[in-house]
Amino acid sequence: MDILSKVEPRDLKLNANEWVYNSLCQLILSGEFVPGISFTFRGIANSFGVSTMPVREAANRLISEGALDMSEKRRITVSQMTQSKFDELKVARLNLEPHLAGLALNHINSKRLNLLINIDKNLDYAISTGNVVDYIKYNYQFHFGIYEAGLSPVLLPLVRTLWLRFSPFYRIVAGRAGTQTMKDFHKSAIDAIKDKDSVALINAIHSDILEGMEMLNESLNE
Amino acid sequence: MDILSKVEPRDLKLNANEWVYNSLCQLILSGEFVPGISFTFRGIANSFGVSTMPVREAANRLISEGALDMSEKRRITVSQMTQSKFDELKVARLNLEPHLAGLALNHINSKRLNLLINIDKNLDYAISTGNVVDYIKYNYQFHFGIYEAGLSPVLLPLVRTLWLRFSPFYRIVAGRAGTQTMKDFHKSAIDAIKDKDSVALINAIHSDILEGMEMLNESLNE
DNA sequence: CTATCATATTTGTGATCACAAATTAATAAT
DNA sequence: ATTATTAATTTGTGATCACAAATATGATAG
Repeated sequence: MDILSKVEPRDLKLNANEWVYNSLCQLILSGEFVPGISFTFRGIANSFGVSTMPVREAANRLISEGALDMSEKRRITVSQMTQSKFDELKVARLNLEPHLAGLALNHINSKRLNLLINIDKNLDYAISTGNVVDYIKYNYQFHFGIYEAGLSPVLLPLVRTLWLRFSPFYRIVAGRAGTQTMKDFHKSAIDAIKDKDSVALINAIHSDILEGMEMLNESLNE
Repeated sequence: MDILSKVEPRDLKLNANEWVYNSLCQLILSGEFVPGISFTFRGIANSFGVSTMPVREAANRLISEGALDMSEKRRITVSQMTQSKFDELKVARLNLEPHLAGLALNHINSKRLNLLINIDKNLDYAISTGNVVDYIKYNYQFHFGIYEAGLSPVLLPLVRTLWLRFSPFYRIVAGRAGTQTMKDFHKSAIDAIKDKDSVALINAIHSDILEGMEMLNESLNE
């Protein structure tokens, strides 16, 4: 698998293991990895042109975060989704992300607001053209564009691990309804940010998660 | 520091890195580690009688979970608590743990119930004798004795990382009010389990977290 | 005794090697 | 052609080594 072409080049200020970790995260969060595909340490190491050491550190971290599995011994796979996992991810998201957005609201300046508006435009375009990978990418960017404003040292990394777990599963949707039926509550979120209306933002994020997870749930049950 | 004496002997069925990881978790969750103390990979490796390899994997995992820090370069420390971290931990706990308890309720059989009653007895004794380390240990055992019944694949590991982050901070309480002022809602939780009353259990856990975190918060502000 | 600088030691990182266990390929037998 | 058995390869794990960067130590000068 050609990985290097889909990954940011290495910033030499970063350690090799951080580069590999960030790259794998990016590949997972942008929907490049589909549940079930498997790797080996040596395989990833060759793809990145590093030794197995930094790969072990990066992959083990992702395994401990639940994004990857070391199942069926001696193989690293992208975790499969189960109904039980999905239900818990949904609960966790609904209980954490709206609150996280509320914490971030006061730290969203006009520059960041414009960024969000721009991301949402790209998102709409991805939906209209049926580009699922772009949809996944921009949806992530929109949510974390809000969340990251708050610099929450605990909740932000926590929520990121939730996204690492369900993002690969998004790809399953591609083979089904496509992007036509996708609705989002990003417009209400943007309005709420403009109004500095915390309650409205929390509601918008809550509804957005509910809608998005419902769509995923339908793909799970078939 | 003499670590091996406070740690379970190695089960040879487990990998070295898992043994080290589990041991470090146990030391953190039982309050043996106090915020700020620092280690090196080689130091831990010598304590455990293994090479640095498994220590790197275990410690890096704990770092990514937020329990340890690799701050002030070249030294591994037990993370310091800040008000901001604390507030987020409190929110996360309140939003996840009561629900987790609710999910577990139906899986608590009479054997586990008796276990919980027994743990709570030990907890009461620890409080009456002012033994903070035992208090921390049994409080953990009580909560996770409930949570683990549900086998929740996402929420359970998530909540465990929250406990890894605030447990060392419990020790600060030792130098302050002691255990005399400690209240807990474990009796109400046990009653709720006996009655199979989900709402009552959720309320009991919620109150217990609120009470416990409030006590910790007082120690933070002085 | 204090401050400054050079030296020695210790640190995390990454590469490499050895090894047993697991997987895959190849061979033999029916 | 299919299955059973054996050989070859590949895998993750853990130990060891090299190295640059950071820390600790000691000598020297004021």
